[in-house]
Amino acid sequence: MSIKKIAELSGVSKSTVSRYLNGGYVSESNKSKIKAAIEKTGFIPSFAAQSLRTKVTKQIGVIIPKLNSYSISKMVAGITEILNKEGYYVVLANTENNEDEELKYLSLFDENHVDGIILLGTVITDKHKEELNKIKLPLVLLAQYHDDYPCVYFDNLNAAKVVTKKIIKGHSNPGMISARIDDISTGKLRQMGYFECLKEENIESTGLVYSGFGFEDGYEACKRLLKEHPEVDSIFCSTDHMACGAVLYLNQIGKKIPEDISVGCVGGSESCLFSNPRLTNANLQYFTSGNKAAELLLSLIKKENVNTKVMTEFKLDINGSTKND
Amino acid sequence: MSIKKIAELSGVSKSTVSRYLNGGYVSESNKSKIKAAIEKTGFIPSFAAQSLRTKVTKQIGVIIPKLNSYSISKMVAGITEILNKEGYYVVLANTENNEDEELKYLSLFDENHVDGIILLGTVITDKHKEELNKIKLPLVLLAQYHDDYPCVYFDNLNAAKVVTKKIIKGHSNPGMISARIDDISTGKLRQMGYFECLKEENIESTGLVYSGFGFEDGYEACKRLLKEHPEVDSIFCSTDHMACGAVLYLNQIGKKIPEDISVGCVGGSESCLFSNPRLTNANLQYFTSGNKAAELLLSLIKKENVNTKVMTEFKLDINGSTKND
DNA sequence: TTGTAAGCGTTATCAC
DNA sequence: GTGATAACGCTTACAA
Repeated sequence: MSIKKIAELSGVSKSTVSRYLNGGYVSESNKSKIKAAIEKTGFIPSFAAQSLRTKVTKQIGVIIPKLNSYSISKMVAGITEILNKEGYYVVLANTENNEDEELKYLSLFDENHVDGIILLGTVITDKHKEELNKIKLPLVLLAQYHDDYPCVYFDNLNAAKVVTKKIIKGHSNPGMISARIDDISTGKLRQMGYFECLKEENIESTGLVYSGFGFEDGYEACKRLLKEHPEVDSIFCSTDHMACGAVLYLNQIGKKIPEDISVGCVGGSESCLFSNPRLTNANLQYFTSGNKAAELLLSLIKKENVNTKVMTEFKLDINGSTKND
Repeated sequence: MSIKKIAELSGVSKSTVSRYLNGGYVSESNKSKIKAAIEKTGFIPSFAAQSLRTKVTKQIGVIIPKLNSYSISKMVAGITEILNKEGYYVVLANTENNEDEELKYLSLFDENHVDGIILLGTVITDKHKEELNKIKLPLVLLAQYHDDYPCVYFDNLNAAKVVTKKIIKGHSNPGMISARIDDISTGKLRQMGYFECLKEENIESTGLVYSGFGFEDGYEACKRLLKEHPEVDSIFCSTDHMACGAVLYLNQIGKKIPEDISVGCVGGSESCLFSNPRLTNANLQYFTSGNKAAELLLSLIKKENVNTKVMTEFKLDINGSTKND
C-alpha cells in the first residue's frame, strides 16, 4: 500500500494525497474521497520514505548503561511518557556498561537514524567527549552534570544535606556509609552534603565507611561501621539499597530504629518502603527527571531558546527510620 | 555524507561502494580505497534509504503496558540484550495500560516501521485479536499464553505448586494470599497450583484471602488472613510484593519466620531479598524470558521452523522464610 | 486547488 | 569486477 495506490483509488494525484496527509490545500470533495480510500485500506505512510525525504525520523535514541535498576527504569519510563505522547518513538540502546557500545550507538544514531539523543548516566570519558563533540544532533545528558552539554541532573549535595539534618535529630554520633568518591554523583557529592550539614550543625562525624552499591554491601558496611564505632547512633547512606542492607543488620542485632539509631538515605526506590521501618529518604523523583530530559530535548529539536542546565528537585520523604522533632 | 560522496572520493561508482558495504565483488585495490574514504569521513549508510529500498529496518517494536515494574524492566532488558547483540534496534512503545494505544502502535509498527513485534503482558481482548489478525509482521507475545499466536510464557501453575510444597514442610495449616482470579497468570493459575499441591499432599487449605498487587495490600491481606484463621502456619502468596507486605506484618506482630509461620511466593524480584528473612520463591527468571522472546522473534523473522509456544522454566529459590527438611 | 517531475540515499538488475 | 540506471515511497517546487 502506498500513496500512489491511494491516489488511484480516490482519483487524484500522489501530491494531493500527500498534501492531504500533511495538511496542505485540498478541496473538500477530494478530502472526503481520499479519506475514504485511506480508511478502507488502512493505509499508513511509509516511515522510511518519509524520513528519507524529510530527514525527520520522529525517533529519539535513548542510550542506557543497563536496564536493571529501579532508577534507570523510572527515568526511561519518564522519557517514554513524554516522547510517546508527542508522537516520537523511543529507540532504546542498552550498552551493558560497555563504553565502546555507547560510542558506537552515539555515532550510529547520529547518522539520521534519530532526531535527538538522550544519554543516560555514564561517566563521560575523554573518548566520550571526542565522540560527543562530533554529534550533530541535539543531545541531552540525563542523571549527570556536564559543563559542555545540555543536561538534567540531581541535586545530590543538598539531598544528602537535608537527609543528614533529619537523621541527626535527637542523636549525637553521626556515621555514614558512603559510595566511593570516584563516583561523583553518588559518592562524592552526597558525602560532601553529609559533611556540610555536620559542619553547619557543629557536629563531628563519628565514623565513615565505604561500601559497594548492593544491598549486601550495605549490610556488611553497617557491620563494619558499628564494629569500629559502636557509639554511632545515626547512619546516612549514599543510596537506598545500601540503607536497606544496613537496616537489616541493625534489626538482626536488635537495635531499635529510630530510638537507638536512625537511618536515612538518598534515592527513593521501592526498597525504602520494603524495609522495616520504612526509610526516611531524599526521593530523587527519577520519573520526573526523565520527563524533564525528554522535554529539554524536544525544545532543542524545535530550536527553542531554553536553559540547558536543568537541576531536578528532590522530595524529602520522612518515614519511621528517623525520629520526629 | 552519502554513498555517492564516498564513490567520488575513492574514484569508483556508487554500486561498487554499495557492493563493498554488502560484501559483494570488489577488487582488493578498490576495497582499500573505499575503506580509506569511509574511515576518513566516518560515513554511515542512511538508515532510511536502506530500509526504503530493502524493506528491512533492523528495528523491533516492543509494546509494553508500563515500565514501572521489576518484572517488565527485566523482560525488556532481556529483549534488548539479544536484539542489540544481533544488530537490531529496540523501539519501545509504552502504552500506560491504554488499550487504544496498544492497538495504535500495533498497526503503526506493522507498516514497515519494524521487522517484528513483541507484545508484552496484556490481556488479549477481542479488539486485540481483530488487530493482531491483521498484522503481517512476525509477532511474539511475552508473559502470556495464547493459542493463536507465538508466545513465551511462565509455568505459573507448577511454580505455585512447588513453592506451596516447600512452605508446608513442617506445618499443617496452609493459607494463601491470592491475586484475583480474573488475572489468569497471577491469580487463577497460581491459586490452582496451590490447591493442586495441597490435594496431592492430602492437606486442606485453612484459609484463603484475596489481595491487590501492592506491598500494602499484602500487609492488609495477611492481617485479615490471620484474624480469620489464627491457626494458619504457612502462607503462600501469589506475588513477591504481596509476600513482602505479609512478612512485614508477621514481623510486627512478633511471629517467628519460619518457626511459627512460613512464607513463600512466586516472582523473584529484588524485594524477596530485602525482606527479613529472605523469601523462598519461585523465580520466574524474567530476564531469560525476555531473551527467549527475542530469540523466538528472530527465528520467525528468519522464517526458521521453530516451536512457537515456549514455556520458560522457573527456579525454586530457597531462603530463610521456609523451614529446611 | 491540482498535477508534473525531481530528488532523498540506497540496492538490484543488467550490460559491459 | 564494474558502472549505468531504475526503483523503493514519499515531499516539494513549480507550473498549470
